[in-house]
Amino acid sequence: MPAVSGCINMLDSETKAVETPEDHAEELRLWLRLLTCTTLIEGEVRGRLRQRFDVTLPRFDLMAQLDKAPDGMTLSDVSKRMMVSNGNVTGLVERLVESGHLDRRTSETDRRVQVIRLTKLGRAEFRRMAAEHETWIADLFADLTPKDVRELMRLLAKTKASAQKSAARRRP
Amino acid sequence: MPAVSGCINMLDSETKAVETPEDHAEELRLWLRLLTCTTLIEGEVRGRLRQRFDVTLPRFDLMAQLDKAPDGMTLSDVSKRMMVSNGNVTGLVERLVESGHLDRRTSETDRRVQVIRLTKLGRAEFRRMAAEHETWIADLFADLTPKDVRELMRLLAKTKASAQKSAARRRP
DNA sequence: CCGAATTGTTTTAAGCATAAAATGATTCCA
DNA sequence: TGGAATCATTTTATGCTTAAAACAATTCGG
Repeated sequence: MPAVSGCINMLDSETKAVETPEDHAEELRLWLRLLTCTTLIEGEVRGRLRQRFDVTLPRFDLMAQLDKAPDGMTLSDVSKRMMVSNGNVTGLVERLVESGHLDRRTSETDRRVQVIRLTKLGRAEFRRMAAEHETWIADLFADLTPKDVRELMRLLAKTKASAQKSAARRRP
Repeated sequence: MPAVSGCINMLDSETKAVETPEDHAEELRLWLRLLTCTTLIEGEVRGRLRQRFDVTLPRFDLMAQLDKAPDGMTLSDVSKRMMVSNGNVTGLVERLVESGHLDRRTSETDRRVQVIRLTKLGRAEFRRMAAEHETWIADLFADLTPKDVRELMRLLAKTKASAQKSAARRRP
């Protein structure tokens, strides 16, 4: 590297930050680490759900959404909440209705809309799974102090906001 | 709630922390937030890869692993690194060999082993994609200060270690 | 040596996931 | 009022993903 450009960079770095054309290696590493953590935990939860309850993670997630909505949700709501495609929800719901965990009916007021709810069976099974699930999560995060947890919550909130802003820039 | 048990809990909370039989709501919220962040960013990256380069995220991830290993990797290595199942890699590799991005050969010394490498085409295309990919990530994390990034890195490292420990407890 | 584990990969069956196009219902507004 | 736009969902085509079983090659221990 020519000495001159090195100097320019050094001067820049005093005023603002390192400003080499592209120095985003740190963010990239952060993203990979975030992804690793999530994949690790998700895999662990998936395996335990399968072993203990013979249920898949997507099914569990869907039931978790419905457990929070006693009056039911539309498929679109579910799709937005779970951040998955519409078509995905259609199939997932189909299987859970089939197995008796979900009740599905067409809205009275808008015949485009399908409203789904947990059945009695579905709610009972979900509650049973959720109780144990919570202990798994607690165990997976066991080495974090309460302060760590608070700090992570704060930083991830900031991360989420940043990512949403960036996404919105591309699709306004 | 009876007043007595309320008092007991309050006393406990002074010495150590709230110790109701199960109070893991914070960890649960943290997990959901972590998952949300990852899903959000992953979806954004997936969409941009598809739009700009007509490539899927798993293909990109596999090529990223191989770019770091000029001498190639075995399928098992790839599978461990990517934290996906063996069978998954088999199919992924098949399609990338088919499209001319990967070269695959049986190891000279162990005929069970398949060694895969990026082809010239594969490497060139990956480099092109990776450069742009890095700017997307930088943009997605743009609102985090360098200090935020460092702090997140540290806390996620701790999280990863905690989760690995917990996973190891179940499968020693 | 040789059979029993182990290791690396593939196959199988089922389910999950996406994007894009299609379908059907509602709303908007000229 | 009637057509266009929008909205909710489903369908289609393709690809990803997993767990478990099957297969094949190697290593290990007696």
